[in-house]
Amino acid sequence: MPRQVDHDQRRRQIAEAVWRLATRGGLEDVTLRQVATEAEVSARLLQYYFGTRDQLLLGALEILNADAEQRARERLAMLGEAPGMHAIVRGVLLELLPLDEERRNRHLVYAAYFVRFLSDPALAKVARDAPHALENLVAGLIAQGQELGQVPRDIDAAAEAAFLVSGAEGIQTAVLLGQRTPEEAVALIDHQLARIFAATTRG
Amino acid sequence: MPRQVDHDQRRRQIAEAVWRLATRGGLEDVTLRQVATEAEVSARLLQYYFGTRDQLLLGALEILNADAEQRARERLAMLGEAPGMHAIVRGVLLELLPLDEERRNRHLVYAAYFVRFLSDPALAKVARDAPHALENLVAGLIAQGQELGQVPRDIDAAAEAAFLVSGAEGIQTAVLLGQRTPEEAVALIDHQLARIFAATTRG
DNA sequence: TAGCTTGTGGTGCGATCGAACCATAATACC
DNA sequence: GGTATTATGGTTCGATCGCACCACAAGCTA
Repeated sequence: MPRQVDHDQRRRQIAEAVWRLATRGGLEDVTLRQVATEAEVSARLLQYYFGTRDQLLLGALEILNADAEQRARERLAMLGEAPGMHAIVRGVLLELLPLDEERRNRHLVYAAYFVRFLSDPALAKVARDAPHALENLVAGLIAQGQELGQVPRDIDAAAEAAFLVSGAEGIQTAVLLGQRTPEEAVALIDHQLARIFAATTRG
Repeated sequence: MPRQVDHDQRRRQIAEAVWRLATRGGLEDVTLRQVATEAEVSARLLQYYFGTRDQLLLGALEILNADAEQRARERLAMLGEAPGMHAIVRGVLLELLPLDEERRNRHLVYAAYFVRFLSDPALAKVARDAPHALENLVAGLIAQGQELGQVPRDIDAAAEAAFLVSGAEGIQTAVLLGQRTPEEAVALIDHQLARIFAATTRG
């Protein structure tokens, strides 16, 4: 038989169909038949590559997460070598915003899964780790900024990092709902960063 | 026939069943049969009181919103007469946090509806107004605080209000996912408020 | 008392759901 | 060149879906 096919690519093709459907109508629109049609494969193939529906939802989420991580890494790498703390933190936070179609859709998929994260342990595990890691990363960068004199000493790095990450996530929601433009979102982030990365140390 | 029944109460009884199911398993678990069972009424009654499934989802959301608004008003009134700007802003922001079972469930219901807000105009209309009103309220309170000398003049009231509200919403998500305790959430809010409502004006 | 209106239960229909089953073409391995 | 394995399509089954329809009891109106 055709061993020619790339298993991962097939799974990705199907996962993307899941994302599109979830983005449009929530998980209740992610039926095996609809996914098969959207992915332009037979319903049988879904079972072959993913098994049951729950496994399909889980698998599609895992692929989404892997994508997000890699893209974030790429974007950070694009900042060039030896970027300032300010620029790195900014890059991390902007990554959370739905600034392009790709990130927008990604966050919509997360939104569609959200309630499941609370009841399905398998899904929860996949989605639980990222935010804390981000927060610690930002906190560490701010602390480094303090040692470099780019950030006032009286700033609470951990508390500010937590609020920055949470703020970015909240803004993300507002942008998705059309309550705020992407430009406004970036401006809000920059306003807070300007406060924290005050060039003139005063503390 | 039995006019004795209170229409609104019946609708509420059914709406609460919708909330519980949506909270547990998302909108895909909100089927007419399941809602009927959960509300302990016949499936036929759902149709009588709400009509189609879409109308049921819309109606249940409207009731939830009305509840949220009233409870928020009550809680703000409990602050006593002539509370300080700081206390009012704090009350508004804390209202966004899932600090008790009621608010937690409410936000979970919103989460379950989220993706629908983007595609269903009727739902979107119901959920679109609140955040902006909140933001303007907070911005106004901060501006008042500036005139009273409770807030430094160099604070950008609008930008800070927007970030506070978004931050509270983001923190809410983290609390729901168990990534942060309610106590930590309140502490984060208070940390930002302490910065903005700095007793000693320095700007 | 007759009849209309409102609230309630039950039931049925066509569509669709997730999942299993059966068939088979293509190829790698020996 | 056989043969086991991998990839794919098609089909079917029992359950459940949303929703419409029918029946009827309980009150109000006349």
